[in-house]
Amino acid sequence: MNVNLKQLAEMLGLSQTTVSRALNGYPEVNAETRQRVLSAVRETGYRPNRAAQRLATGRAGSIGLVMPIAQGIDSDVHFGEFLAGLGEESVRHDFHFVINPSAPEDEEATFKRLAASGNVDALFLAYVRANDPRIAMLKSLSIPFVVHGRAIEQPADYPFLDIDNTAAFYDAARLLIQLGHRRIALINGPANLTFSIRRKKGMQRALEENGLPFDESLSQHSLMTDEYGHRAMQQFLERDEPPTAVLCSSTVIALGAVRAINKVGLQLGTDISLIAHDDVLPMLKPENFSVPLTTTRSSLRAAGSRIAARLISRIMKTGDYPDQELWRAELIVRASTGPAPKS
Amino acid sequence: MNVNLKQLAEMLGLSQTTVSRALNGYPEVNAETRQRVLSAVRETGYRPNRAAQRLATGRAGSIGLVMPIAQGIDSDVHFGEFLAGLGEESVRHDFHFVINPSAPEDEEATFKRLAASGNVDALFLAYVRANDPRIAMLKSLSIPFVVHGRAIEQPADYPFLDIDNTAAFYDAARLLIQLGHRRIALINGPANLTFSIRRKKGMQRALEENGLPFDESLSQHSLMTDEYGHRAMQQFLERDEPPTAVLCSSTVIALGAVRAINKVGLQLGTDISLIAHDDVLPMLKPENFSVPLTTTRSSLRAAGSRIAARLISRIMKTGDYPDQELWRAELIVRASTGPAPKS
DNA sequence: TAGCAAACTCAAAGCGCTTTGAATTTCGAG
DNA sequence: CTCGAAATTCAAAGCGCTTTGAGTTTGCTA
Repeated sequence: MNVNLKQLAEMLGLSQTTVSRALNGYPEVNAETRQRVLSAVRETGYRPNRAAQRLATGRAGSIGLVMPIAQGIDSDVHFGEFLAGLGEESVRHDFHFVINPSAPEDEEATFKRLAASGNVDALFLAYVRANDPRIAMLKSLSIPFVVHGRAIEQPADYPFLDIDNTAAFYDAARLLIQLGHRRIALINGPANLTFSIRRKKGMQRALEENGLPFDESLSQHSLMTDEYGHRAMQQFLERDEPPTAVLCSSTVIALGAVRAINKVGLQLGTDISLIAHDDVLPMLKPENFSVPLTTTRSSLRAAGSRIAARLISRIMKTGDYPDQELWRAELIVRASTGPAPKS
Repeated sequence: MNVNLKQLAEMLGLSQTTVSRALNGYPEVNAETRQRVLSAVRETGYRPNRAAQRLATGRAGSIGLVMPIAQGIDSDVHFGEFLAGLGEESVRHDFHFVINPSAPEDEEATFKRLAASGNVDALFLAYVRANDPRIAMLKSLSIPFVVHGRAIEQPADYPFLDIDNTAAFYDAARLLIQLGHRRIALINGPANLTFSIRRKKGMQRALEENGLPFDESLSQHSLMTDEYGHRAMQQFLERDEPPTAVLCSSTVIALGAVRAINKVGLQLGTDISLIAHDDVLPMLKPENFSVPLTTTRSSLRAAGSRIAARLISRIMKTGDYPDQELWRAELIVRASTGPAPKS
């Protein structure tokens, strides 16, 4: 039998007001009284009824999530990992989710409906596209939100958390160039997503700075799956002058790429170098590859957790996090990169 | 500005009671009145405040989900797909989730805490293990739940949704036997999960019935990843007498297995046959493999959706679904199976 | 020792819905 | 017509919490 506020207050010989205030950290409550309340809570196992809190405060205590279900989106692996982070943090604050699986064409409507329903007090957007209309829409919605990623060619005047994709792939490409590679291929994520665009730009910049051309035919966009990675790499390897190095936008893509490399009998790290972006998926660790992969690393789960923290802090008006964060990915060198082979 | 019940009732010149009843389908309300209410709802865009509903009814309107985060669990791909189904159905009834990422050793505690918190009114359990103590625990918790899968060697006296894994792999193995295969390998999921155990049993039964031995050394358990699939298949192919056919517990495993097969230059469907279980993952379709895969098919997303429907119906005490369901997987023959090669 | 601000505590009014128990209408039978 | 049952509708009491506005104490100052 769970106690409620009223009973707790009676037990303590206090009013509900005081107990409530003691629990919610209001200053106008005697330190000693607060201690009494706190220990009573511990004894009785009192847990405030969330529905009542929500009703009283007008806060829904939940975050709206639009889960992409399109085939073209790498919803599965990466989304799951991100969600774990989000969930981890949310549960700590007793926040709920409203998960809306939605096809891309319905997403805007889904967001609107969610916001209008009053059943969530924050929204979250991911898989940002080049000039994403959803961001403007979210801004107009007068409900807190955080974007995972950020748009291109739009003022970044909204809350976001992104990794510096440009820098990550700039660093990766530069390493390869320093190792003597001249023909570097890119197996990227979907062409319309901003992280793909930025990664390509980072690579281009590194090439330019070193007076090297960027060969469009050595750049492919694909879904973030093993299969597409394999296919893309295969095509690259069939060329007259195959690349001596390749950048992959995900370890999942790298999985397929490595497979294609092995198939033609090339030795990874010797005959051909590979750097992949590592989202730190527990199921696919770069160090577990038969030749451990050099990667640009940034944990997707950490990002999820951080976004939840920011969203919740915004809702509860507690603490303050920066409104915009750009995380730097670490470049971690393992065995899949080596000097360009003498040609 | 959203209207609330009170305002709506005033507009209609009715009491809140009547409007509420009209909306919730109570019989004692005049058909004509109900129509008036309904059209007023449409005009005003009235949406009941869920927090108030929850408080008044005592129902939390949300489902507790323990999300496995262990490395050993195929949380990612399969869980994501399942979740999409769950979300799809839940959102239709305006139900929330409480997602608790949790390591296996903490799962029981997590469930207990969830149930005790009163913030969820149903729980959901997946990744059932052989003699799973969590089921008994759930039964003791006096909160509705549905198990995805079912235990072994325990009375199945609890609500579950499972697929007939035994039958699926029995069917698959029998097909291979009919095609003349004698050495059939199995690349299964984790050894402690019930679906793995049943699939193995199904295969064993098919062999027995045809007077064939089951070769333990041709059976492997692994994580449901490409990598492990590849490794397992590779080992099988290195044997003196490699198998002429293989069953895979997931298309993800099959991905790796096919890779290993290609690597040694064998032709799938001719030199060696393969049947995989297909959870209908949008990112990995058996028909997209270079040699389309014969599969036992059962949609994970459909299962998620169904479980949500059952859970919600139980909570709302509407409609009635069977308490226990055993879905039959379909055996779909494609090009990856063929007659056993003459030896 | 009075007087007042500061420090605490409290009663009561919602938050928006469901639901109980009673009141009012409507209607067919007598 | 009249009356009781059936059909509708209603007022009001919660659900458990937060928060406003108003006490009550306490601690100093003068």
